[in-house]
Amino acid sequence: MTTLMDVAERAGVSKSTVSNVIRGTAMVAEETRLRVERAIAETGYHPNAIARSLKARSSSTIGIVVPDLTNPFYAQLSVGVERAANALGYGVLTAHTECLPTTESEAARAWIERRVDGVIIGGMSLGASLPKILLDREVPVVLASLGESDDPRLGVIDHDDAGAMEAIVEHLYSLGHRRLAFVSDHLREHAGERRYLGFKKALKARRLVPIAIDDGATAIVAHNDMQAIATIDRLERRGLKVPDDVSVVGFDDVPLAAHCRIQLTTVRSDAVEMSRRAVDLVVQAARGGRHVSHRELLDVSLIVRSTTGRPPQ
Amino acid sequence: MTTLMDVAERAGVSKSTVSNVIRGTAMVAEETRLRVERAIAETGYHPNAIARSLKARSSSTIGIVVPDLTNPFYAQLSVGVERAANALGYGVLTAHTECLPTTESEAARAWIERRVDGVIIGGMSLGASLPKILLDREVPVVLASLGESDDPRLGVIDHDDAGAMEAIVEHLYSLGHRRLAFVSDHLREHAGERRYLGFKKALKARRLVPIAIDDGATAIVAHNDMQAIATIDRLERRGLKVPDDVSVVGFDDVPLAAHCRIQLTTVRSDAVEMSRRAVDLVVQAARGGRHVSHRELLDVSLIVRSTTGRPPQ
DNA sequence: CTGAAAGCGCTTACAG
DNA sequence: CTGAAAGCGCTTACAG
Repeated sequence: MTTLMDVAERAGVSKSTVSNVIRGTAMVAEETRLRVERAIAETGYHPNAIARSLKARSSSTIGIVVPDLTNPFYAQLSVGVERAANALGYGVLTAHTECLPTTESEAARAWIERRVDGVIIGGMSLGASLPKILLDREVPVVLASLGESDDPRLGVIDHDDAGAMEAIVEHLYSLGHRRLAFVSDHLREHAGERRYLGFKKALKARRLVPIAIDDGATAIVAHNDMQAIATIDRLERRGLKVPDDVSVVGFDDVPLAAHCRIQLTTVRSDAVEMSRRAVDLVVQAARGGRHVSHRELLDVSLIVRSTTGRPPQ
Repeated sequence: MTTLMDVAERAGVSKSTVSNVIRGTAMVAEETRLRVERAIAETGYHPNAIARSLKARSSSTIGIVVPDLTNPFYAQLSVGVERAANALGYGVLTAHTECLPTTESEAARAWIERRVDGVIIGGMSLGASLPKILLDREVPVVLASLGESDDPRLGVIDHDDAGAMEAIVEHLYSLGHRRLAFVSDHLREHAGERRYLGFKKALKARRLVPIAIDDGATAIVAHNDMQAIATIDRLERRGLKVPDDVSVVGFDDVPLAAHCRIQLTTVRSDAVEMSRRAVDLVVQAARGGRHVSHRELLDVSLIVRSTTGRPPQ
């Protein structure tokens, strides 16, 4: 690998001067600059980001934790984060934790050693220690799509889950459903809990309570689209028909939800916008040397398709 | 951030000694070791991986390029790579290129600057310069799931595409199909090309040639499951029935393929095994300071479900 | 406008 | 068994 020094020797100048032309920050004589640029081109020199990071005490990388990349919502979140981060000159280190506490702490340790500048959490176990570990070391953290938190140092960017649940329940209620169940994702108890709370609240406003899924529910609200799609599979393999026997609602509006064989009624969330905002927040905080401490709710809208209908007589 | 020096001062020893106990590689007196360990615990010290990397001239990270994370096959590949890499102490830097040449070169530049120890390519544009750029800088590269290459320095780990296509065509042929078409993914021309070649060869052995998809094909072979599922959508929106009017075959056996509303006939590939092998190869090569130069084919098997049947009369 | 020097936080012979 | 010193490849005041 060629180094700054190699370029300097070739151009017959000092390391400082080469550094100055590369970063374009100090005054360099036109003629010197040209000589250095030629030397760079001839040697195919690329600055060593590691050395730069050491000096800068900043790795220019952020971490992201996603519970399950196989869920298109997280896939989109992940792609969005990577794009937004790259655009700002940051790399992203991913951890697929499946909300396993040990994997979470492993990731935290690796990230601390690698001195990530910030972390975006797309999902974690209930009561995870991950955020605190990071925050205590002055690493800014934002929770994407997983609700609020008691720690004021945390940034939060989320969907309006309560509003979404109200819209879903209203839709179902007006179709005549009175026996509603909720399927939650064992993986992500954190946010699952939140949507369930919104669901219960919306039911309560109508003097209803959630019932168990096998207890004659005529409508099932799932924590997300992939859960909803899996629920349809489970139901129909048992001989029930969706929506004739049971209505099913998802959350996220993943691309597949619009497929003609699925036609899932769901709530549209914007993973790309969410990731853009999350990266923005975390990078701003990192640059400012502070925590994020900012809370933001993204709008969300109900998309009615063909997995919801009137309850059977 | 506390440094080695802080720990050394606290323990009343030199930096060298602290380094020695941390790496456990040199002889250290029991009593000294205890003192140092206590100091580490008290300060919550974590070694700075950046400084270590600079010294070691190795970043302990690998890059992976995935065209489209929304495709569960790539999602699984990506998860697999990350897990396998983490287990070996490597971090992974992801690039979602969508097979865009400019994004590919951007990723190459970023990776070179960050001095990745190796790169795994899950998809790239046809004739991409990415591999050569990396190889020329002594970065080992393995192509996962995208066929061979003319560059002998490249590692290759792939499915037996030709064998798979032969099995698919045989299945369709024996059902009575004679008018077969292939849908290719514009994103991944590289591997798309390869499977298409295998498809053509299998047809040729039966004295058939591929026909255009809208030219009365009774069976459509897709480059992958997501393509197949999208094809079913397109067909059925036009009023055609799968498999009654047209049979459809995928490739990968993503989880969704088994869904009761999809029941896709497909070929099972093992993304996890593939990623494990790819990481292994690239890490071995990196440690040995050489290129991968190894080619390997993974077995694959046909899974017949309900999107294939006899052609209409 | 240019260069010598110090320093980022480690590791690694080497001397003692 | 322990520590002083050099060095990984940069950046950044600072002197000239």
